[in-house]
Amino acid sequence: MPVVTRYAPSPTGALHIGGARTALFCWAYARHHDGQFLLRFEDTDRERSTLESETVVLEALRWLGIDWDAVPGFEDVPRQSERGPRYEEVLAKLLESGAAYRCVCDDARLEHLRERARQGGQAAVYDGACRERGIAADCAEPFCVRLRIDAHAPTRWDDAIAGASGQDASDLGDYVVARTDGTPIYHLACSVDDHDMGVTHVIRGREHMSSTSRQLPLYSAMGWQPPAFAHVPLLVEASGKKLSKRQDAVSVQSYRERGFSPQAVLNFIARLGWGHGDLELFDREQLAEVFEMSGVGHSASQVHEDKLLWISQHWIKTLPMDELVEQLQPFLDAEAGRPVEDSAELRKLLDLLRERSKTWVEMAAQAGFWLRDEIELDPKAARKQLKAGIAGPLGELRAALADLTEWTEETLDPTFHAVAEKHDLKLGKLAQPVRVAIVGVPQSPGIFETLAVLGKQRSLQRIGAALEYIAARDSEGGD
RNA sequence: GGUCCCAUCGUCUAGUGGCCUAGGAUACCAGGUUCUCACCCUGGAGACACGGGUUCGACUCCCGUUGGGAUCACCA
Repeated sequence: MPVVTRYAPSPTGALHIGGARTALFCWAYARHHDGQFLLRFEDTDRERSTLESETVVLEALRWLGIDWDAVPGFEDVPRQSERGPRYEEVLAKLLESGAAYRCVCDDARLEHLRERARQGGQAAVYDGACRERGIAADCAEPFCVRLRIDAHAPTRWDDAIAGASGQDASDLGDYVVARTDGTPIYHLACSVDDHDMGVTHVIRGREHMSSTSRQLPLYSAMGWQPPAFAHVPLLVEASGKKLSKRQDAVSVQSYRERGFSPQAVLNFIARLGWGHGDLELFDREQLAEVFEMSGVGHSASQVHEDKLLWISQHWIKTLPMDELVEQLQPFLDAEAGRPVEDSAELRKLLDLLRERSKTWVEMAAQAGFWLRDEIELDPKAARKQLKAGIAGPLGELRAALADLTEWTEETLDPTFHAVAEKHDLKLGKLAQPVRVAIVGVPQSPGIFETLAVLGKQRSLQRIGAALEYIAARDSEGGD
């Protein structure tokens, strides 16, 4: 039987990396087995579900490169809100067979029940008061529908990650499957959907563990073969707390905005709670190739971004230039304050910067000296490197550079060395002031490469400006 | 409170009843390389939560303790 997995988010906000990771595992498992990966929106919570959120979730998945298959019979990603009739149908069958029954217990009684159970140190489960009352559909009182969970109901399963799982049926109680208004509760909708969509492997977060105990009897009541279950351990914050608080900071969108490539984010989240020997760096396809459920760990993982930064740098270093430019473009535009045109020169610069950037944001910032015509000197660096003593050699260097007819690393190099030697300076003593002059800060790619890519005119102009800076400072008495 | 789950370097993880005084990665520190930064290279420090068992032998199995977490809705 071909593998079918699904990711079924509630469209109530951004897709955070915990959800993205679950989706990724579902995707990888399906792809590994040449199966199908489906999507569905669990939007039965009408209050919180929004269309906008659906778009955000889909966009995040797309960005990560997690592609999904179409669900037969649906043009779009299925929504639970559109499947009401089907749930009613199942509900009717459940009622008819006696697997479910109508319950007229009101909130007050239920609350009382819970309180008493808690006081007595017992599990707060429904006492089954309406179980044998045979309440009919034409009952005058408002009623909900509960699933009958007998002592022998199947509530245990062999989890693909957690192993033997489940709890006693007696700890569950007859839970509600349909509200007073007739709408289905999650467990019903979810089970029916998974069954109808032909899902063979439900891979979901650990927080759904007890849902499974409840859903299994439902499958049994309908005479359906339940899917295999795999519950993925949670992701927690660096503080060890649940991942929901700073949700915006850990949303896929946030990582995107902070300048991480989808490759890096995917690589990073896959390694959170999953491992394959010593494999650290891999792309989507490689992941699908080696992904096994047995590689998923049993304990929660903390989201520390140290490793993400390293992974991100790796991808920036190795991405094909075309893709690099494509991903970097928005950050470049933002840095420049205008649309930046692609060019051979730009690409030369980016090749120099890609070795020393951990994010697109960082890379764009480092490109700032090239993107702008005017630069600002970092005060501290200027004070340190642009001192009176260097004015002479720097002036001479500028003159020598001005005489160059060819402006390449090969012509720049000997020019520098000649001036440095003449003044008995180490290359660094000359290179650093020049670096600060043309870049503004004391770090950049190699000085010759940087000059070459900046161009003769702008380089000479900036060195000239630096000389003026020194002169101005000198006349003020310097420090 | 009931039920259930988890526990290896700061972090992500590998691992097996003896080959592990525990491997990789990252982060950190120190060197090297270099015109700076980064990359890269070399080295360093750093963990089996605790206590009982079982066993010839446990990080690995069992029990308890502690710590963390999930869930117990007419939310999903």
